[in-house]
Amino acid sequence: MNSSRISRMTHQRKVILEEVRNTHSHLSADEIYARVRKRLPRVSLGTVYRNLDILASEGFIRKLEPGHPQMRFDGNTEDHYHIICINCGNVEDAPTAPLDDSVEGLEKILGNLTRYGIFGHRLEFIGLCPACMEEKEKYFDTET
Amino acid sequence: MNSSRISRMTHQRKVILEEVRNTHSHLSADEIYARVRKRLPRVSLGTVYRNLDILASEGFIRKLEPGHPQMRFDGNTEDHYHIICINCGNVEDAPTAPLDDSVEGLEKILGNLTRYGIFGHRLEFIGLCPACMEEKEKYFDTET
DNA sequence: ATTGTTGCAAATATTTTGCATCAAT
DNA sequence: ATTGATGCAAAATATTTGCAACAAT
Repeated sequence: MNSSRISRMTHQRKVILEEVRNTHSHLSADEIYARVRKRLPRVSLGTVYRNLDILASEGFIRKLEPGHPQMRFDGNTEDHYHIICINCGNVEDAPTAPLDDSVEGLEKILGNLTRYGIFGHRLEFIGLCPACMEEKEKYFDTET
Repeated sequence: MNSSRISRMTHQRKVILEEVRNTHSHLSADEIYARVRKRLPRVSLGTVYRNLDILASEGFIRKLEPGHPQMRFDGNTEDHYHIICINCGNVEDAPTAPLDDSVEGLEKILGNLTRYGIFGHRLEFIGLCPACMEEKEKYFDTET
């Protein structure tokens, strides 16, 4: 593991981190901004976005819908899964059959545990596409 | 099933549908727009967005990253899954342990089948949150 | 001094919407 | 005639970035 923790834990960054951690409701950037501004009225939106990025890249928090904030469309309406490149946002079909057995059981259980009406699931494999793999190897080469 | 197919399969809509179907690469809206414009130079971006919505809501295509085009952040960096409300975009943790056994096997298989470097997966259960369930029941009530 | 960070504002990027016109019943 | 769809442009949303000032080595 490489410990490139170059960033400073500034007051702003700490408050942003606390606000993300102090709720289970998966806030959006503007919601975080609103909460942080209650404590630091002069904080800027740019600072919030920048710090969310930094915190995520250093593993303090996680970005949902990572990568590119852009919708994509799929002509194939059959149930199937995707592999997503975390670097370039590329999406491919995963050459795998749906896990209906194991996961549909989970859907029913969750329908009871939560008060959600659940009617499907989405499974995405996260990785680097062949092109981005090559790209990375230029930098992280030679360590068997 | 309710057959509220009120939309007309206009020429534009058909071309848009064909372009989404004629590729496996999960195009974004602007990519679809570019391709459609080669065949219908006077088509507008608005028409493309409107038709993608309609086609998705009628089941001809699928929207990936459905719902709200907004990133969300999670203070919990442990592996866990989410339930997402398709109506309001709400995200909650799924009260389920990660499926490491079954799915991590898949990750390895996919790493061989494709040339991706795979290092994780994301499983999301799709449904309606309690609030949106109630909302819907107002309309689709009384059919046991 | 150097380097990372901030606030602010401007710029991008993405998606949605109002509206007059057009097309198909 | 009525209703849904279109093109165009403007608006709304969401995110990123340039830059001068600031803070911490």
